[in-house]
Amino acid sequence: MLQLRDLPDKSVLDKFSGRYPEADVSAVSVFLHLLRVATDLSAALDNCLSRHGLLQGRWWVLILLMREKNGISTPSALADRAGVSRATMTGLIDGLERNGLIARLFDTDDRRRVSIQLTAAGQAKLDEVMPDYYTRLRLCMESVTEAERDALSGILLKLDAGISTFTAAAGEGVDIHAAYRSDDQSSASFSST
Amino acid sequence: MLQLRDLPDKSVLDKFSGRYPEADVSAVSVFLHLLRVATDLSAALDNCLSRHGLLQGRWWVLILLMREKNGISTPSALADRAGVSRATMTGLIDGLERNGLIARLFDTDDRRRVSIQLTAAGQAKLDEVMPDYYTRLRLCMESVTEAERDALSGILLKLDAGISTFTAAAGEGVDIHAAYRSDDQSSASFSST
DNA sequence: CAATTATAATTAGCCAGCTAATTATGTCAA
DNA sequence: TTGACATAATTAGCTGGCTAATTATAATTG
Repeated sequence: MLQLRDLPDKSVLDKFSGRYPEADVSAVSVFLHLLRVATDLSAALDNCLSRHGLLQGRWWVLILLMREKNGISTPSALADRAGVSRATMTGLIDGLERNGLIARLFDTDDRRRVSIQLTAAGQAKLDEVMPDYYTRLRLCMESVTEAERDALSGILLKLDAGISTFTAAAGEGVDIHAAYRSDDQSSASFSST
Repeated sequence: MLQLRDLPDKSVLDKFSGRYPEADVSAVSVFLHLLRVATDLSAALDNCLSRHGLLQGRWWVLILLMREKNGISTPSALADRAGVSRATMTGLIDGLERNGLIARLFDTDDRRRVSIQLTAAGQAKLDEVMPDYYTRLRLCMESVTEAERDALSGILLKLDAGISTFTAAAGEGVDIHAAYRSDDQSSASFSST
């Protein structure tokens, strides 16, 4: 995700909404702010995990396994739950296996299937990382009251619902004049290199 | 950023907070929800931009240029404002130049410097994309009241402030038992493949 | 004024995602 | 029972970020 340093201030937003009357200034402002804070939080999480030699993807796989009875799942179920492609999950599992944090168990009944099991070392890694993560997160959110957390949850649910309209095809309630074009447009008379 | 399909439900959170008493359940819950909504919004934005042959990085560069007097800036200023490395900005500029949306202007006084200028085609591209983006965003946020937007802004500011404590070194208020290790841990007795 | 240091942009090469293709296996229906 | 299809995992190859190194130029200072 983009870093979005340098969010637009009032004067910039006014300039843009002057040219583009479709703009809802407060919506744009809070939307960009939300994206930026989320990016920063994600970077902070990366920072925390990297202290323990992990990245978000691998960490999340360990957590998903810990949720399971016996710490066992399959690559495809993990891919769906982590929201990554199966190909990516193969790579995550490769890395975790190399570190001994999970093990591949080959199914003898259906030989297409592989089970993934959290190892003792994997559980130990979680027991090292999670208290650090939880502690940092608790401190980070300390000043946000319980009421504010509830309010935030409610707003997030509304946004969740709104996302489908954001993604809707042109015409389905979204007025668009725009045509599609894949690459070369009007290839101006400048060009230097 | 991770997709975080399948957020933990109450029973999972209880299981984890049983093992890890450091966990603040409502903080974890709202934190993960925030990350997921932001990821989904970012994906929705990608979807919108791709209809016009753009990606977030290039789109943001066009916007930053449009903010400037005369639509002119430099690669390093753009990199700082977009929050990407200068190397990445070189690549973004290459792509935009190839499409004729921006032009490189070589400075004759200081020959290390290059200016980047939004072309007429670049401005036209913005005039095509921005109304679509603003319209979609307005619809997406329609159900979020002005009061809720204010509340959200306030909470985001608090989180902003909290992020530094999240990233703080171990010891600076973060109680950590964890040691660092870069790669090979206890390389268990399993391992197949 | 020559050598060092600083600055701007770019290039080279890494990494973690992705999609599409491949390999292996299982299932079902003519 | 075999041909068509379905499913699971992996591999191959692409992309857009990144850092570190390189190239070119300017500024500073002994």
